[in-house]
Formats: sequence, C-alpha cells, structure tokens
Amino acid sequence: MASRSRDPARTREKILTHATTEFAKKGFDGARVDSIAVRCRLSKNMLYYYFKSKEGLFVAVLERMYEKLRSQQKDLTVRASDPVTALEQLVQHTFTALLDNPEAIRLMNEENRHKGRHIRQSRRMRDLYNPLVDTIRFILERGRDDGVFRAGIDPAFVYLSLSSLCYHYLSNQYTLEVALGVDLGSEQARENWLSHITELVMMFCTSGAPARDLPLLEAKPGRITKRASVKKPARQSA
Amino acid sequence: MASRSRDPARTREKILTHATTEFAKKGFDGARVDSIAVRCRLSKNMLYYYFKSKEGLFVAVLERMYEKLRSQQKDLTVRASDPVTALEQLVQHTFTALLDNPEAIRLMNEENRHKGRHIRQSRRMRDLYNPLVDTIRFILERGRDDGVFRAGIDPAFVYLSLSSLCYHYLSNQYTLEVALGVDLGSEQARENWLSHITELVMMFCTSGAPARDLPLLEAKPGRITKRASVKKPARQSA
DNA sequence: TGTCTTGTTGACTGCCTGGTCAACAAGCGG
DNA sequence: CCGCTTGTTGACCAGGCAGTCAACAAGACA
Repeated sequence: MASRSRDPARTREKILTHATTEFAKKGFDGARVDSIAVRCRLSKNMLYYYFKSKEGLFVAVLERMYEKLRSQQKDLTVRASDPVTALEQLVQHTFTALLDNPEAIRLMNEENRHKGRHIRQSRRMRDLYNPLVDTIRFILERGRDDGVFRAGIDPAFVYLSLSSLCYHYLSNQYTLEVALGVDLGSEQARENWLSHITELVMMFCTSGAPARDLPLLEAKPGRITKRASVKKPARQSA
Repeated sequence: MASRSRDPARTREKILTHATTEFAKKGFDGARVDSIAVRCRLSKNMLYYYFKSKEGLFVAVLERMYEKLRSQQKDLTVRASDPVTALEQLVQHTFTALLDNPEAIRLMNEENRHKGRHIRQSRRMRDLYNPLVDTIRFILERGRDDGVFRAGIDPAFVYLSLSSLCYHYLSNQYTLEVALGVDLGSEQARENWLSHITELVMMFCTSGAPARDLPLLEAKPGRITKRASVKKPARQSA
C-alpha cells in the first residue's frame, strides 16, 4: 500500500494510461485534466509535475501510442517468411494492431486535425516508420526475384494502400455503418473485410508477375487468412 | 445594407457556413460559439435563436455537409457511361469531392469519435447513401453482362474499398507524411495516388472476368485517368 | 537525528464559455 | 399609426477548467 505510493515510474505510467483513454475518448479539447487526475486517483498537480502542461501530456501520450502501435506491427519478424506470406501477415498485423488499439486511431485523427504539429517535431516518428517501408521494399524485392510479384512497385504505395484499407474501416465504422446500413463491428464482418483487403493488396502485387500468368484468383481461397475465408459476406443484420 | 439585415435565410446560411469552418478546424469541443458569432458579425444569441444549442448547430452543420458531399459524387450521372468508365469516374468524383471539402473529413472524424450518435438519428443519411450503393451495383451488373467485370462482387465492398483509399490519404495526410517522409499534398502526388487507387479498384473488379483472360495490366495505361498516368511516381521530394 | 531532495497534496484563482434575459427594431396587417 | 410577430442585440451569470502556490511527507544520505 504505502510502498505503491512513492513509485514515480508507476505513477507516470498510470497517468499516461488514463490520459490516453481520456484524450482518445474526448479529444484534446474535450479532455479534462481534472478528470484524468480523478481516474488516476491522484491530485491534479501530479500531471503538471510530470508533464508540465496539458499539451505536454498529450505529446507524451502520442509518442507512447506510436511506439506501442509500431511494436505490434511486427514487421521485422515478418521478413523471415516467404514474400507472399510475409505480405499477408503484414496486412493482418496492421489490421489487428489497429483493432486492438482503438485509442491510437482517435489520437492520430486528432493529430491530423492539428495538421500534425506535435508529431512533426518529434524525430522519433520517422525513425519508427522507416523500417516498415524498408520491410515492404525488402519483401517486394524478394517476391520479384521469386517471380511471384511484379517489378517496379513502390513500397510507399503498398503501405499507403494497406494502411488505408485497414484504418478507414475501423476509424469511420459508425458513419459507414449508417451509410451502408450494415454492421461492420461483428467478428464475422471484420474477418470478411480483412480477407478482402488482403486479397486486394496481394492482387496488386502479384498481378502480371513475370513467372506465371495464371489467373491469380485460383491462389486465393484458403491462403488469404488462416481462418475459413468467407468470400461474399452474407449481408449482415442492419 | 439595411436590406441585408432582416434576411433570415441569409443569416441562417451565414451561420452554417462559419460554423462549418469552426467545427471542422477546432472540433466540437474546441469550437467556440462566441467565435462563430464574431465571424458572422452577429450577436451570439442569433445562433441560439436559430439552432437552440451548440449541439443543434453542430447537427445542422453535419447534415448540410453530407448533402453537399453526396451531391458532388454525382453517382447518378455516372450511370450513363460504360461500366469501366463509370467506375473510374466514381472513384475520381469521390476523391475530388473529399479533396474539395476538407471540412467534411474533419466533421466525419468528429462524428465517428462520438460513435455516430448524431448521424444515426437522422434518417436522411441512409436515404442519401442508398442510391450510391445502388449505382455501384448497377455498374457492376452491367459490367458483368458486358464481360469486363467478374461476377459475384459485393457492391458494399467496392464502396468501402474506394472510400478507404480516397479518404485515408486525405484524412491522415499529415501523419502519413511524417511517417513516410514524403509530400502527399502536391498536385503531382495526388494525381499519382488517384491513378493508383483507380487501378486498384479496377483491377479488383476486372480480375478474372469471364470473357477474356488476358493479363489485365495491358489494359491499364492510358485508360485509368484522363490525364497522363504516371505509373511509378518519382519518389517525391521529402 | 537532522536536513535535503523528490514526490504528493488541498486550496485557490482568474479567465473562459455555453446559455439566458429583457429589451429593442423592423416590417406588416389592420 | 398601432400593435403583433419576427429578427436582433448588449449585458449578464454560474459553472467549469487550466494552471499555480505553499505546504507537507517519505526516503536518502550524512
């Protein structure tokens, strides 16, 4: 009890955790410093003691979030697999990482509303994302050598594509649901979507690969995701 | 001068315009009613007179925004073209509509942070988006009949895909730029991206179409967009 | 034990902000 | 020209909120 008190590292972390929740749920302006303090069961002064200002706290939350998110994309470990599997895994990991960190999406949106002014200053970001593009380039090159991917694909475009397809579905779930009149939140719907976007990305990279001209759709079923790949989602309950 | 005063319709519209700007820039919580009033050169009471509350104003802004956005997607007029052109145009119109209405993106993000609670109530939304999915279904069916599109494509998936690819690039421009170390805002970069995502969507719909098995990449150049299609974007200036 | 540093708190403040009130002006129908 | 409806305003308020201050406790080190 008393020992838990006076543990600066733990206190700092506790603040970051609850601040993440609050900022993600309410946005920077909507978030209340007092409210975070209450959640932490700490006096508000602690937040200022550790982070100087509301904005300082926000930046700390952002950086911690990016680090966590990137660590879950596991792009380095993915390199071990053969190119096709590696790319599939990368899509899957990206989707899962975002699915498991909904706060990350909200925080990134917030940051984009601010035109990225917090992020731009932190050199950390570029260092964090460079290896990801490198991994994609690595995968693409090996795939081309193996004759399964076509040549001349820009890794940045691949990243942008898979990122868009993973992110938007989760980020804009609610407006999309209303617009389309379907449920996108069910596990089934998500599996279908993941399966679809994996197919899309793979199709883009494999289409017109030099070695074989066989219509690539034969290669799809079963290998897209580990799970049974339901191709055409029975229109979900509204 | 005096005649411009006492024009309720004009006043209402003026409020909506400036409120849109403010809400998009600052978010719901960050937006200041006083600030909107000042921009309108009206007393704050007018906003309450016409819209009852800050939230009422926000909802009005949202609905107006959706209407404007949808009207620019021009999906009905697109039906006249042949399936391939129609789909290409749909992607282009969607991208351009979002590009021309950056506030729309910010407002939708805001609405998603609120889990769509404002939008869900307005029946208008579904009515607004249903015809879009219908148009896609219409295009896909005609394309299948013509033998240029494969059968069994879910129009909702097509919409989700093109929507993701258009939206994310613009919505998350700033964090993506930092992550990738490239400029996404230049006209050149945007053209390249539009060209890329059009290719992606077309590839998905045409791949394995029954009539011809020819590797579809031969069909790509030139027809993707009206403009010179730069396939491999010279890596942009950082 | 005394003192210095580090972690922690209650109480406070001054400004900001959504929302209200009462009054006022501009037409308009009579 | 009177009075009613509709559009418009200045002044005001109560609560909320970021940030500060002075003081206090818990170890560390001597």
